[in-house]
Amino acid sequence: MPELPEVETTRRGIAPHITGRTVSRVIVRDARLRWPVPRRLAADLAGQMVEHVGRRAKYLLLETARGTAILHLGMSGSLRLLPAASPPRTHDHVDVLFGEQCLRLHDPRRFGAMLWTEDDPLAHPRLRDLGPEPLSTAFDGAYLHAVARHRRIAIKALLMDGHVVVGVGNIYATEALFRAGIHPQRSCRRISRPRLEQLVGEVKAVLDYAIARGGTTLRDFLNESGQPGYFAQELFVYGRAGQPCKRCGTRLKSRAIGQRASAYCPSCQH
DNA sequence: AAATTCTCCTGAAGGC
DNA sequence: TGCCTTCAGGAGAATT
Repeated sequence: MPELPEVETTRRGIAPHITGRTVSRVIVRDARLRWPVPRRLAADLAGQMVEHVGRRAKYLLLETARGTAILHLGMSGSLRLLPAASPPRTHDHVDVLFGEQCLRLHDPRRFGAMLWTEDDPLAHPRLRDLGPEPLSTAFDGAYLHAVARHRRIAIKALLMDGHVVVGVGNIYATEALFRAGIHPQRSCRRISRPRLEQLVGEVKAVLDYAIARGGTTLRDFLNESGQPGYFAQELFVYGRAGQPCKRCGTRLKSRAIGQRASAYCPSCQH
């Protein structure tokens, strides 16, 4: 599923191919995404030049002089660059054509979104209340400590709260907590500041590393075969419940936190 | 206000 | 082989 590193990888992958290019046509085959694709989007985006491809949290921003297309890949979405003549397959919901080139949105579960705004995209209702970017200096130990001390939820739920920090999904929250040796269910207000500072460092490290590894995914992405699992073999705990801890050998456990499976090592994490 | 639960959807996996 | 059930999962909406 697209986590922040994959969205950023996607951004870096498509940006050089569409920045400065003008949209010749937009085809919406199925507008039934998380929210309906606005009817006016196709007409408004057509004829516009993409000035910049931005990202906020897991939202991709195709910025033009007239407005900005806001895309979210949900959990099964992907963007591919293809020849415009490529026949669409099932779940290929939107094409943004640039002459002979096509940027195609594919999303089987339709949890993704494609919106349109003519105003400042950062002021859009979907973006305006989001927390800081995890890789920015605004997300540091002091910040997380200040937030955590006033909340009474599990630390993992706090990390995954987009109002606190964006882009940290189930995989990276799970991995960062393992690396920091913190039990995912520990109350966030009962974690010392030094440990929170370490946790922040681990969040940044795992995201940085995954983005760096995203280069490989990027080529696959551009070539067409959306190859999965580029990071999977390096995961310490995510999806490994029942298997031995790679650090100490203890059988990993899993329990639900906020409706989400959360794997952890009962020996390494406290 | 914050915490919790519900919801969207499809494909994969498991049971029989 | 195949049908039925269960579940995952981002994140906004609804509820407590």
